[in-house]
Amino acid sequence: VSLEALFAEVLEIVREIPPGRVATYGEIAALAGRPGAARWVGRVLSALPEGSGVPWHRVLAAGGRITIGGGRGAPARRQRALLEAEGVELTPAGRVRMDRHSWGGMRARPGR
DNA sequence: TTGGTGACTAAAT
DNA sequence: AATTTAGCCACCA
Repeated sequence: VSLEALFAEVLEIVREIPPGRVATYGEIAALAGRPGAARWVGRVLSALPEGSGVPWHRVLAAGGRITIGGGRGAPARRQRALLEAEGVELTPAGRVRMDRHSWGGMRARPGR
C-alpha cells in the first residue's frame, strides 16, 4: 500500500465521522489498518491544508483530550470552538465527553 | 543503519 | 488534574 493511499484512507475515515461525534487518533490508526500508529495519524492531519473538507477537529487524543499546540495554544482553542459549534460538550479542562460523543463506542446521544 | 521528531498512549508520581 | 517517563509507528536527513 503506497503512502498516499494510506494517507487518503485516513482522510476518508475522518471524513466519515458524523457531526457531533469524535474519534481518537488511535481509533483512526486502527481503522486505517495501522493500530498503534496514532502518532502517524496526527502527522497526517498536521499536513492537512485548510478547506480540505476533512473534519480534522473531530479527531482527538485518547480520553477526548486535545493535544494539539500543547493543548493550550490557539490551535487547541480553534478546535474546541469547532467542536462546540457542532454540539460537542467539553469540560472546562478542555476534554470532550467521550462517553457521549465517541464515534465508535457510542451509547448516549447529545441533546435531549 | 542510526538518530531525531511529531496534532500519540499508558502508566507512574 | 498536571507532569514525567517510556514505548509506539512512520518519516526524514
